[in-house]
Amino acid sequence: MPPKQPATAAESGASPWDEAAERIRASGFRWTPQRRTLVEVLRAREGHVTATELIACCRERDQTTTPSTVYRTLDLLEDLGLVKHGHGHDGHEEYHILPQQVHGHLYCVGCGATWEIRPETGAVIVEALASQLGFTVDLSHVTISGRCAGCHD
Amino acid sequence: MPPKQPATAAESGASPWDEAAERIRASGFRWTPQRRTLVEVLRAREGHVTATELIACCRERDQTTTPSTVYRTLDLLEDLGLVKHGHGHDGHEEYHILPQQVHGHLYCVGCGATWEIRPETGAVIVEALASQLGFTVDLSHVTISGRCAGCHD
DNA sequence: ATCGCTATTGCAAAGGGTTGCGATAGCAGG
DNA sequence: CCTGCTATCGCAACCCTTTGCAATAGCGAT
Repeated sequence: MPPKQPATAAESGASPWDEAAERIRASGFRWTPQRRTLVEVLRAREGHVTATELIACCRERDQTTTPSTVYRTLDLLEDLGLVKHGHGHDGHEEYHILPQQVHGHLYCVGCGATWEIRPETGAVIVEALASQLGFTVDLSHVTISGRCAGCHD
Repeated sequence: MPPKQPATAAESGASPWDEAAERIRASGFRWTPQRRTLVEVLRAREGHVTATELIACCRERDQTTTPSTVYRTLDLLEDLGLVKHGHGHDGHEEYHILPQQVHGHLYCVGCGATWEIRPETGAVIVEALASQLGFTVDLSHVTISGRCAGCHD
């Protein structure tokens, strides 16, 4: 009996990246080797990556990779919703890969660790700004600094 | 009858900047013309400033101002608590002048405006991270992005 | 007033990120 | 398969910020 349906996209091997080429072309853009390289790199990773890391990974696959092209392709992928950019604690670019659940980040100035803000916790923050100011927060863009439980002076 | 006591530091003309030179020297650092220039610029402003603006203002008073010196002096002033740095929505450096009450910032991606997060609102956020994760937030370092009440699609 | 110690400066270079522009190359159509 | 339109590329230049280093100059002591 062959498997009817894969339980999840991950198990089936199918991923949003498979559609990337199609979606790009469907939007009137072109499917180029440079974009292919970046998509392959992104497909192999998850979570967060800095732009610098991505450029390095692309260069492993293609020595001729240029930063400007990577940044421009990332902008395009962001328009398609495949990545989302934000700023780390030091202000550098950071990309969320396949942002299924929006989440923010915490950075501990004591130990340098980072955590994702859990949905429940994020909700409280979003809620507070929404009800008090009518402001709709995009938590994912930001890294909040502070000290974690283990680093209090 | 001479005035007994000024009602506030602001009315008396006294300001934390008056002590800047003293405090710098008391800490074993030197009071240089370059530092004097930056302190004068900061004394004349309030709220937030970008590093680039500060450099421009310093150069108005002293054509020979160098960026690296301004950045280094800002670091020093931050150690003394006279300014506090953070990152704007685009990741660029921003300085809070005389941070008496710690506050974060909101940036609207719709209209580009920024607001300070009021203490009550900030408290909710700080509280949420503290009670749920034991994380002590430094709100002042961050600019949170989103859409304000007037910019909802 | 001079001396010496060393904090500070200015420069130059480097890294991250963005942008304008001429040359290249997708891709739709013939 | 060839052609042409134009999206995309790679380059060079620029802005912001940081850092190493040699030269300068505070400032406390003589």
